[in-house]
Amino acid sequence: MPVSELSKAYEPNAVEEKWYAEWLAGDFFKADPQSPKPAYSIVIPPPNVTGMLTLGHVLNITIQDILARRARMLGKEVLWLPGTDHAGIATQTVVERTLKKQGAIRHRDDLGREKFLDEVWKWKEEKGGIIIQQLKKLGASCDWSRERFTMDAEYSRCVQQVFVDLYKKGLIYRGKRMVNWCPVSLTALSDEEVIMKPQNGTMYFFKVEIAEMPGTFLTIATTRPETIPGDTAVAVNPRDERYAQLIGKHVVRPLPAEVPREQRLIPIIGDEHVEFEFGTGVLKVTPAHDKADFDIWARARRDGIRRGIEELRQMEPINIMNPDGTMNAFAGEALVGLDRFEARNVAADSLRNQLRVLEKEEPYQNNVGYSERADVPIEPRLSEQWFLKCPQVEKSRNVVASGTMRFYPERWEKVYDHWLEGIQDWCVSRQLWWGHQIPVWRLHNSSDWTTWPFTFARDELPTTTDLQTEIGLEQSLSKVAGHSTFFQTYLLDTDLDIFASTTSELEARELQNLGFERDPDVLDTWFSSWLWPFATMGWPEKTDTLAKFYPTTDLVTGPDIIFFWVARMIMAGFEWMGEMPFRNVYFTGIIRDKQGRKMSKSLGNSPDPLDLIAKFGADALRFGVMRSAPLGADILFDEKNVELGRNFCTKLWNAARFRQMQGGESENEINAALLTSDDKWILLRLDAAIREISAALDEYRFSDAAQKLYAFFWSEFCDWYLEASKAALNSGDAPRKANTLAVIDFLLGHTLRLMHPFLPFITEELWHALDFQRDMPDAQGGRTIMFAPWPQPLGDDFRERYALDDRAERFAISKYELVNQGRTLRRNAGIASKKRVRFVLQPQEPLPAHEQEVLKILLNAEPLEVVGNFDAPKGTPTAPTALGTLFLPLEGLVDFGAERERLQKEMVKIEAELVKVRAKLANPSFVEKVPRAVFDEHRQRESAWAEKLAQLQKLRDGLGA
RNA sequence: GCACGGUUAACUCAGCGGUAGAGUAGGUGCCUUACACGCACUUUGUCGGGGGUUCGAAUCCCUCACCGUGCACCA
Repeated sequence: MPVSELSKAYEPNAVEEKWYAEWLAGDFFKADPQSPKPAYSIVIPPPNVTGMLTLGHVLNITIQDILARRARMLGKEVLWLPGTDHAGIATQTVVERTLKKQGAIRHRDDLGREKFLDEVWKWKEEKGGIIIQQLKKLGASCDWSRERFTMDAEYSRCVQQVFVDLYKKGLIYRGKRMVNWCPVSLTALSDEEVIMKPQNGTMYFFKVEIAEMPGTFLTIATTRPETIPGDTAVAVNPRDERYAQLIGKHVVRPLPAEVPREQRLIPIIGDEHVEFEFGTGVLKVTPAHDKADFDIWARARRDGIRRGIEELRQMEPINIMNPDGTMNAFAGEALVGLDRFEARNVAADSLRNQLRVLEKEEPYQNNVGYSERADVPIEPRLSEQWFLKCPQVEKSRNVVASGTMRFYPERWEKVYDHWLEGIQDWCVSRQLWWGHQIPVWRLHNSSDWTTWPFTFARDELPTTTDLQTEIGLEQSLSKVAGHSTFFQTYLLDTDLDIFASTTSELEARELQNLGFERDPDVLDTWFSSWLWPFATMGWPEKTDTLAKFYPTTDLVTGPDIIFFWVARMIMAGFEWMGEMPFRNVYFTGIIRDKQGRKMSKSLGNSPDPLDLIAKFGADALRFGVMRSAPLGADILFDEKNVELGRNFCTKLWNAARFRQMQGGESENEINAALLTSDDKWILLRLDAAIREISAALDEYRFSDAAQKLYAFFWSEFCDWYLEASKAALNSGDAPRKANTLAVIDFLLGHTLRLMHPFLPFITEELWHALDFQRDMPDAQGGRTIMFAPWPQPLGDDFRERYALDDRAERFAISKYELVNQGRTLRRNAGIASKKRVRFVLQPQEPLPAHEQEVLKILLNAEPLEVVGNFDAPKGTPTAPTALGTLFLPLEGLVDFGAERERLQKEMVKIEAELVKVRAKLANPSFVEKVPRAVFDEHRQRESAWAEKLAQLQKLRDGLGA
């Protein structure tokens, strides 16, 4: 059977390269929508196009590859659709930083939008393929012919169409609101991109004079004294008896100090949201720089309008900061131009030393929102942005809550549900250049972007007639209409749609020529990612691919993007496909270092997966990571795990070499009549392994499956079965030898298939080297193990045909127990394991010659005397076992003390167990209430131990005192 | 503050109502003709604390402590 002789050591890198090329050449990863096979599909979470492979990717990709490969073996038509994400902020930041470092620019404005974007595209062309190549090194079996990028022309078209669609439905609107502003990236962010971090700061207590009551002061507590110039009111709780009577009066705002006093008078207003207990119960209201203050301001203003209080109606937020977080002129002479944190100290200082109104300062810890990307505190900022009222929220909640879509592990369902329950409108516009430019147009110079023509309340919108008269719109539109059918669809639809249009680059240029100007902002990256499951399959066309593979089967991703991505894909799936995008979501853990810290560049604790592949092989890396990645838990990465994976591959390799060195044909049928107890035992263990591994994979318990594979193959197959098989292989009994080889081949053939999803390369290599492909049909393992059928549990007919009964299994187990005992005796007597030594066995029942041979090998006994009755010399190390009594006669070498000690130790253990079980049996309520089977089991246990104890006692007594 | 997860051998974790387990690490001996990336033997546990339910609890309930994560957040 051996086709080519296996080299002494496994060399993963050459083998991996060879087989990956073969798989690609054979088009084995390609998905055929016309296939009659049932579909299995999975879309890759698209990595950042300029990203590099991390261990997080290794985990994520390996899981998907395992799912895809197993699905192929289960006879499914598999689509694993790959691609990359343009990753707006991340990519733009990287390119900008690089250009700055090269000295090419100081700021992106130096280049201008178009040239800067050229640079980003250049960068993308250079780096964009890298991560894809890295995924291939890992063995990812994606259909590369379908690779997509979120800024492909067709994909962009989808994004625009979706925007216009939502706009038409009234779900997208432009509004002036408090947004999370990143002063470094200079863009608005969504709530999800803000992470709260505890921060040590200072609470400043300063007093302000009540204008109407000279000499009377209120004390205000704040952490941000630099925003005092932006205060437009002071709020107290109207139910707070200390302050309620002051509502309607005014205080003198201390800053900016140079402004005349009368211009610094701000009203005291009442608001239920002010807490009595916190600080002094008096809150400064800075509506332009704090979300909560903005709401208080809005309520006060509404109240003013309702009650006709002119002062409140006219109260306007004062913006005292520039977009980059420095203070502007409204902040006053002392602060203007300073960075916000510097300004804080300066403001505090002037309260303290110049104005002398600072009463006290206390160290204070509060939570501050940080920009996820730039890692600086975000600045709440009043700004005009595009918002989306998320569609299909109820359906999206329900599909998960009802269990129609399953999350693994389940507990993420609650997190997901909770988020959807309190979902806020999504700020989708970003002040960046890299991304999908918002498909909204206006007439050039017709007005200012920030105010025209969109306001959020529908009734405030200008009418079509207004617009037509105001800006001559009709005239321009008629010009547009003649140019493109595409515009007609979206531009001339209704009076409101005139501003939103899907446009190709060419069309955009035409619009520009006609005097239209496009919104310069781009869309949040996730506004394109949320379409990934169907936009990659040809939507909005009704493609074969969509028909066959949508909804997808599994999604594998990290829980950190459950809101960013998973939830939104579900909403999008319902909105445009009318169906959920995937049936199951598997959330991986986060990879940490072995001390439990997150992987990070600055800590230098994040190994390069490619180095690991070069050192240990891709299979080793995959196996090592999967074996230590339990469902739902974080993974503490340790290179030791990869080493273990490598060792496992080597073990597999050597077992295959062992098989190959025996020669002989692999086509032999197993002959039931010649099966030994070891054969039967290992077949039953294989059956159990198939069941357990299949069940584990069905439930996404990958580490359980990997551990079972490891334990089964190493301990059961190699350590016990292959060792025992040497008795037959060395026996010179040709039929027996052939039969043993048939069993070994059966085991290897099944084991390789069970391993293949985890270890694709080495299993493919051995599949061919051991010639397993020979008798398989082309489509089922003849060309590649990838399509070999997934092993099924051995059926009843199989068990019957090969007489795989409990009796043989129990005998084998007893035999291995006996071997363990014998090895312990040998070890205890200080005999080296390689030294052949005389054992004597006094069996319970006659032992077949073959079994004697097996025992001889496993015990490394020479000779093994099997006798009816052995009169052991006093003190001979002796082990009573189920198969009989085993002696290790040591002529003249007996160490009575050591042997007594060994027996004593064993007896102590057994006595302890006996005490426990007897206490239970002596308990009347135990006897009364316990189920019969449990009771019997306890009785059996008791008598077994008692017997064993008696035997040991006898042995010990035989040694004398 | 609310919610979720965790606390089991030196480390990482499994077990989730009926005799405490695995891998790694440690110890000892072996380069035994598939494999030293190996083989054999072997040590180690108040299963976080307290209370309850039960004949019986690592396992179920309550409570406390600590660790982690998510959400909310008050100046």
